Amino acid sequence: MIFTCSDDLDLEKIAGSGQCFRWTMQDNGFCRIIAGSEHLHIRRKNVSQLEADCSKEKFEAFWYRYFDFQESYKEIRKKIDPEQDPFLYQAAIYGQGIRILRQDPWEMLISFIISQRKSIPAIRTAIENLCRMAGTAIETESEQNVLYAFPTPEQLAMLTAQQLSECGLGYRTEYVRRAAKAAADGIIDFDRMRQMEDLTLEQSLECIYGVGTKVANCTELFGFHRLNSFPRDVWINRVLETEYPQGYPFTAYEPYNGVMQQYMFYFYRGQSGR
DNA sequence: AGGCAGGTTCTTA
DNA sequence: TAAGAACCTGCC
Repeated sequence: MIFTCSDDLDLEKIAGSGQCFRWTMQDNGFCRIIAGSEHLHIRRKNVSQLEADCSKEKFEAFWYRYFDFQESYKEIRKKIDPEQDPFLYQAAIYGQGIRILRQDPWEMLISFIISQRKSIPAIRTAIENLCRMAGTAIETESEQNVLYAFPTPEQLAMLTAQQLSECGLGYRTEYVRRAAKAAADGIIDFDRMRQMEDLTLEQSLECIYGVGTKVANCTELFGFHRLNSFPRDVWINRVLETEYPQGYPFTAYEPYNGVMQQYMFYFYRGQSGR
């Protein structure tokens, strides 16, 4: 199907924004997205239109929400005053087209547990290994290329520590193993967590072994769509130190601090050559 | 070849 | 409560 997109959407920028690890820019110009047990090939056709290999019904039922099209990122960016905050203004221009996807909380929790002290390519590899090891095959693109869904808590909980370790998880093996078991047992209850206030949600996430402030914040922002959550990684800390020595104006950007974080992250990494 | 990587936990004072 | 060490291993 072909559809019109009037708000910001830049597939390449989102693919490189560090919020998703199963987006692949293909040689044919399409971006392949695997989300949970869904997948999509999508590309920009022209300035106002996108092309995707799914039905209108499927797009409306799943992908419209996934891309967060009900939110206007143009409007959010209007909160930035170029006089007051020239750095963020510049970062937002550079990052125009980034959106905060509505991804699955479970997938985000595990992905960001894995992310600690790993480079982005290494994170992607580890996640693909996990999906191949435990996930359900969802489609065969070619004889060699089978796509796998992200494993369910039950599927992950069934793996042995040995199998998890073979996915390249290193010392995160035990974190993933325990999170999978807790989720499979219902001790981690994502439906209940959806109902929680931001602060309560954060506290619940940080109770999980292997989950500290950073991983909790990423899970909140990318998995629970808490747009005010502001993950602080090494890059963002550098930004705050160099660009905002007198303090960053969090209150000015509520409740969208997480969106601004994405602009700054993407801009700063782009500037410093990866 | 060898250091470093989107953090968290554990230990020690 | 705060600072420092230890942790696995794939990547560049």
